[in-house]
Amino acid sequence: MTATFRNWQAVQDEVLRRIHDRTWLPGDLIPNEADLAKEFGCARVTVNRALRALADAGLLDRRRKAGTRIATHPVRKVTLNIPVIRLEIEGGGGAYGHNLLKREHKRPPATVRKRMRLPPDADALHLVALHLSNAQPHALEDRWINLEAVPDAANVDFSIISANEWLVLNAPFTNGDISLSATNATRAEAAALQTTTGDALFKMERHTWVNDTSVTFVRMTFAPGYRMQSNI
Amino acid sequence: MTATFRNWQAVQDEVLRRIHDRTWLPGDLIPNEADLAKEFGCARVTVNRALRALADAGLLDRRRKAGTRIATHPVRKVTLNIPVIRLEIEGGGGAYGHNLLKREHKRPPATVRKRMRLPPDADALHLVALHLSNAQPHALEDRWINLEAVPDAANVDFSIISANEWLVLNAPFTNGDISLSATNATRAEAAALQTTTGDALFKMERHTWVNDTSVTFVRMTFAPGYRMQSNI
DNA sequence: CAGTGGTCTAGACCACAAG
DNA sequence: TTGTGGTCTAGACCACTGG
Repeated sequence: MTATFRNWQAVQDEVLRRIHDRTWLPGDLIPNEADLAKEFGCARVTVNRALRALADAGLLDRRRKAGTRIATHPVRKVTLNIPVIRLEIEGGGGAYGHNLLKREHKRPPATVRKRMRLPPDADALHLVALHLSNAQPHALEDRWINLEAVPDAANVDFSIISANEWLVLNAPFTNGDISLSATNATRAEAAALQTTTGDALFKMERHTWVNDTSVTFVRMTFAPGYRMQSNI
Repeated sequence: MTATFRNWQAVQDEVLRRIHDRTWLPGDLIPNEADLAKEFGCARVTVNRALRALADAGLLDRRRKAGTRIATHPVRKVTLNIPVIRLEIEGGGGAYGHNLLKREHKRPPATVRKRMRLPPDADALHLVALHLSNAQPHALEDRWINLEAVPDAANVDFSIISANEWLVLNAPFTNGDISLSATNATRAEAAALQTTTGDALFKMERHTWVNDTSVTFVRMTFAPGYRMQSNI
């Protein structure tokens, strides 16, 4: 050992270097924090921070008492940014617009009701909106809002501010799930997005909660050619 | 103020509670770490850890000197797990299998060459493989490997271990990018995946690097109905 | 310039889980 | 039982950046 590593990022880089070197192979047990701290000439907490970050990234497996191992199957974690659509479009240099196509207060269909865990007779607010980039269809939003969870939504004019954006500002959620898929455009989707029935469309379904009560369930269907990108 | 918060997760929960309460609104400046530490009855580092985690999640904006604000447009960060396909299938209770359909050593097409930033005359290893779940097509993998970066790959029998898995174990990368999209099945894709031309297919393109040299570029095309899911 | 977050240190105790 | 990572504390200095 020659160099010393004064901050957690330097420690992290050194560990990554050893993984790349194949000094440490997948499955290998590496020295414990105290020993590494001594070797690196820094405090144990510093090593801890570096290794914890690598474990969060999926490159290390750490268990109390069992120690730290190089992950045998580094589950790559990709963080996708799901921005407010307006900002996504404006960030790409486009002019944003949006049309509220439908607003109704009704009993949701069984599939939605079940997913949102609403009682059988519950009403919800249903919105359909089209997001535009430079006046071209960008994405179709089909959304259900649980007014029990967000009563204020009943009085908002969603033709002025999109539900997407209003909810971000006014209905922070505690947790949610997201699902990405590909589907062939239905006739209705094709009409709204000005494309052809059967075209492959990228679809994102999101469902958010405050603790155990459903807030909103939204299905975004993007115009053909849409890509979701990120770095690893 | 009544309670004290002894660990960073408790501090985090309290901050989240105040965001939900709308005690702190989007855009608000919140007290600095030292003050919060005093209020919460804990060390400043503990507050720091809690707020840093929330900032990583996109709920807070933090800047030195400017302080900490509730994010006005909480860019939701979703972490998708990209597991080794075999584990994904086996984790779902399926029996994994895979067929190597093509293996060739040739000059990649211009689009691939450009994306991998290979010199015009460079060769690369091209693999096409089908991943099976319970003997049904699950995903079609089309991969290019830069042998300059991973010379050992030339001697591996990828009909025994999938390239997907071999590379994970033998070619750790430093960075990469990923792109998700939806496309209509070409005739070749439909044939391989035993589906119909034009079906909407979920597609993932990944490109990985070791520093500035390209390691591999892969396009995974999933059988119809595939969903990528995650929590927020 | 001065206030804020970012980080380091040394020492301590705790929680978990392997043997 | 005991070794490991997980975390807390108090105090300190640093880096960045707003005013």
